[in-house]
Amino acid sequence: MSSADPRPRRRADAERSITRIVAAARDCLSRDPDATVDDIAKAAGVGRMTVYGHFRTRPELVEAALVEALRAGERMLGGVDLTGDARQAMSRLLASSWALVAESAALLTAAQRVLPEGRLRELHTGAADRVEQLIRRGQAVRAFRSDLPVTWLVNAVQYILHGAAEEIRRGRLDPADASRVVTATVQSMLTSSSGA
Amino acid sequence: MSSADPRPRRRADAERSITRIVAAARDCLSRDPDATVDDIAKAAGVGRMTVYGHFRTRPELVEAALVEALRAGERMLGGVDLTGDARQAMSRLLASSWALVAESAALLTAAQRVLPEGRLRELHTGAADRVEQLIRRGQAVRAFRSDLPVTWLVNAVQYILHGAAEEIRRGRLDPADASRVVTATVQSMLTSSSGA
DNA sequence: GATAACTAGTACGCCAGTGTACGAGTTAGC
DNA sequence: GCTAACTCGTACACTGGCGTACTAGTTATC
Repeated sequence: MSSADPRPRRRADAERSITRIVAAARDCLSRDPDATVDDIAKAAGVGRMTVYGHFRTRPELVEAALVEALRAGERMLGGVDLTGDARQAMSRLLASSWALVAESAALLTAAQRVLPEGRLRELHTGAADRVEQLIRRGQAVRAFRSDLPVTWLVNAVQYILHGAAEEIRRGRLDPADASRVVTATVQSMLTSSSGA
Repeated sequence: MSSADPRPRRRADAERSITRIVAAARDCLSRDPDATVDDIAKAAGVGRMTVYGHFRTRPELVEAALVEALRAGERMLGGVDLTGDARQAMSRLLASSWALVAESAALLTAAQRVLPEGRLRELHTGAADRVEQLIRRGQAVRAFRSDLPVTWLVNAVQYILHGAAEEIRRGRLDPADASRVVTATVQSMLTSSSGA
């Protein structure tokens, strides 16, 4: 279920245009979650029919774009050092995650709309697991609170990240300040305000 | 711009069906943000045409539903005591707000999709202002952090509330626990985790 | 009880976006 | 350089929801 393509043999040019289409999809959907298949085709410099030649339906294309974005994210997040002080590790993780989320917030929205319930989460487990593990580790050392469900904390972090992206989009948050704001918010969220 | 109806004279039965339609709209949209005009009409026990007799377009109907929901919210929130200890006041405010948000989360989403950018915010200022004022007061007394923009804090609270509603909808958060979780999360968010 | 307001059904035009069909041109790969 | 794969345009069917038109029946309200 990794990179085993359903169609074993494909011509090089096909491969190339698929790449371009997926890239375009990522790009368009990251700006407008309702981007049309036609929009994406145009952005890829390709006919709409070509798109349908490789992706049966729009949802399928959205999923491909998402998977690609997640893969890129994994690559980036994989390099983050999660050892050592839990809070500092969280800061590092957030610093890296933030850019990714900010960039792909709309894409996430798109996926949420067309993918079957739960599918997104399924694809997204990698990132979520990373956060969850770190939180658990932090809890064990009393660096993070334990009075709230871990699931909630993990998702709350997501909501904050997503929210910050939204705020920027609406011009209510200074992009230059965002990373700091997000980190500060999350850190305190993970700390009980009235004792551990 | 308050309750000055554009049409001065209306028959009693018309008034009644408008009420029923708006109520139905609130109800339907609170469950499915994509609810159709027809769905709403059916739920109101009324023909689709009757709906169009009172609301020119779907967005107009959505707005009416939203306004009604907000009015109900105002009524409830107006009774909350915001004096005294800022943190306790915030807890009280959250306890009341929570139920409202949980109930109308989907309606908010619907509004966000069809209303022109910013319109929602415009209608929603009442609630936002209340939170903002309270936060400012809390900051003045060093009860709340001052290292982050107030605007952000206010909106972050919204995102958390909205997120919690989503989590419940997906069965990932126990509704009975939600109020406590939300309150705890927000309270710590409003407190700097490394000194005021 | 006359009148205007309201309800409501059916039928329609419209629109945008999806996905299909066909067919002609182009290009990679052996 | 032959063949199969690929590209891509035009055209079209389909869908679902919106909003309009017309018409007939009902019901407040004076």
